[in-house]
Amino acid sequence: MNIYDVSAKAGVSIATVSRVLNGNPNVSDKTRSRVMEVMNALGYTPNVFARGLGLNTMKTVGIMCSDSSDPYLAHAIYYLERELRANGYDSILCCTGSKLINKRQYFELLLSKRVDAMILAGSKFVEIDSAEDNNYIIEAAADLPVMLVNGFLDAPGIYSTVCDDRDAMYQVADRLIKSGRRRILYVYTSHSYSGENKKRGYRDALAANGIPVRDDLICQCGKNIAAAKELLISLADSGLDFDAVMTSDDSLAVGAVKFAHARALDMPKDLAVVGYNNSMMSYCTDPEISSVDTKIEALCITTVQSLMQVFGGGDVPRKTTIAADFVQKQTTDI
Amino acid sequence: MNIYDVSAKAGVSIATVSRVLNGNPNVSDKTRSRVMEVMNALGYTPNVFARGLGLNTMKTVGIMCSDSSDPYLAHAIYYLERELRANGYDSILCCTGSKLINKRQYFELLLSKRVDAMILAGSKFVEIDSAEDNNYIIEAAADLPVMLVNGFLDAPGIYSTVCDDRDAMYQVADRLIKSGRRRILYVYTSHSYSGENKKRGYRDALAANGIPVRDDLICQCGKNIAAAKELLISLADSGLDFDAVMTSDDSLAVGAVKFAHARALDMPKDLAVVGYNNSMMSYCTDPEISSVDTKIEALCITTVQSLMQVFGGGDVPRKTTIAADFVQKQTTDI
DNA sequence: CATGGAGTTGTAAGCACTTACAATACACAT
DNA sequence: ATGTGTATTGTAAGTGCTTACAACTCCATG
Repeated sequence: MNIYDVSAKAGVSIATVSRVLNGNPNVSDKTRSRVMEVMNALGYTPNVFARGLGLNTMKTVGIMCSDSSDPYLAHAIYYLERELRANGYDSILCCTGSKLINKRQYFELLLSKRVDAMILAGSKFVEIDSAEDNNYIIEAAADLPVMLVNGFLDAPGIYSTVCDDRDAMYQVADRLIKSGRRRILYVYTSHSYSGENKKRGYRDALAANGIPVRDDLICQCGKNIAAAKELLISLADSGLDFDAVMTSDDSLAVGAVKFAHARALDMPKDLAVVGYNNSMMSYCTDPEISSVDTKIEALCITTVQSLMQVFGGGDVPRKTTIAADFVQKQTTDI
Repeated sequence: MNIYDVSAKAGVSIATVSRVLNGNPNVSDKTRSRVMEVMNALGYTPNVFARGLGLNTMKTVGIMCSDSSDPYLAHAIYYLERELRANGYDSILCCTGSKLINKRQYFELLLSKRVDAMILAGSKFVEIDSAEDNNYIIEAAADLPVMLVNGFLDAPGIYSTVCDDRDAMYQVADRLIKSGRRRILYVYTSHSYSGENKKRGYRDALAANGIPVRDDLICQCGKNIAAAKELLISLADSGLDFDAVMTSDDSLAVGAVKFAHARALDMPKDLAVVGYNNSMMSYCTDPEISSVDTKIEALCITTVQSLMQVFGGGDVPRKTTIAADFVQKQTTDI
């Protein structure tokens, strides 16, 4: 079943069938509808390979992420896939694993599939310490659009959609301070583009309120519940005093709630806890954790819309910023 | 950059280059290594379209799932993708959304991409009430392998890898009963292949222990924390007495824990709670929820291994069952 | 030294589509 | 009727690969 069968049955040439297939306007309405009828009657679907060979496009974009089982990225994949499909594009997925080993090889593997664009989901793909490690991305962007979801790299052909993490954290810290908290602990997991922005928001808010930024109140921690709980216990044991915990990820906030339970601290009275990403986890604890909704759906929709504009030759800003929303639940009163 | 460039540079014909590309043994070692060198030097990667046209295979399998943001399916996607890639296959993903509307259209869309196989992740794709609604899957299986992860459909060309949900639930209920629980509430979300098996495990265990199965202790509930909590509150308010809650999903178990908190019930003394899937959520609560590890990684690895055997013409059983593991945490003492 | 066969390589015909360019049809003005 | 221009359609040459089959090389054997 191919284009010849259709053309024979419809009494036209294969070129005309191809034109109908591609929505070429140079076909009379009469011919078009006749061809379409035949295609339906025969249940014809064009062969993607032959199509790709001719058009040299697969109508497919590559999505790279570190670990699709991370709740945040899982949502991102879901929304990206949905939006791409709505625009007639398939997505081929490639997860590098949370260690991000061989991310460059994976990237090139996906490129070799002749994808029409690349979407890198998550801020971890952009190296903020060794800029030259991003060169392979910058080079690739010369050939095809590269979209970053929650990452930023300033180079032609690379388009970023980011959440305003700095502002979100600034607002959270500012409101905590205005409600009387003075010793706000900041616990974060990763040293990344968004990670640095979050930290900056925290610092800026303290500075703006005339509160000295103390390094001993800024701690790094593995991205898991137990590690966060243990960290807070050992900090408290060592005599550190704090009345609020801000975290860069909900999992850390869950650990903070467990710490509060272990010490019989009342939340939010004795300790305010704020998570990040407003994931399912933040709804599991008792009390539920106030968190920052980073608008992952909006981020993904915007990313795909920008991509479509890039495909259409439109002028797209290299960076689009989307505001986050603080979601007040039970571990704060701000 | 194509096969001609390589053949010219290496001083051989394109047929020879193609043979090297496809690992054909009828190439002398000398020629093979020379061609490989040239390919490396030129940074040549074969064009997938042309390749697909000739071979009529894309080395790609379609993965369908309802909602990749569901933690269980997110993990499934991650493991499936990883294993497929390890075997030289790409995956193209298609999420139907949790409503599963148009699942048939999505299925056929993926088929039209000329994927080499289909993997349906999650038990919801198999209709257990209207068998004829599965016909499109059965028909497709005549043309290409269809793999079901945690679903079962007995037809040629369809291979299922399922978790032994019945046995898992049987063990849980049996142990709860043996430890003295008598009024075990069973709360479930969906009417599906695995859903029915879970329920059967619960019923069988009660029956085997001479405990009458009471319909008022078996309740359906929306798949979210609040719905489960509200359900238990209203059941308790209406005078229903229960000393354990078994659930078909961790989210329901989280709701049960919240119910226990609201009623100041001690877990596990006053109320035992058991979740299902042993997801991150079950680790978020205080106390942490005992749950059933459904071995999603093993399930996915087995699925892909079976698929590779099917590709290789091997004899593969239509159904492979994998045992689940009960993970004792803090909401039970069994 | 011819012969046969195994091992290796090349030729050329697909595969199913796109599209530049040529050809034709048609409408309308002259 | 003739010419002109536009709308529509067809022809044929790619697109980059696979592979059946033919052809060649080389060596051992008779």
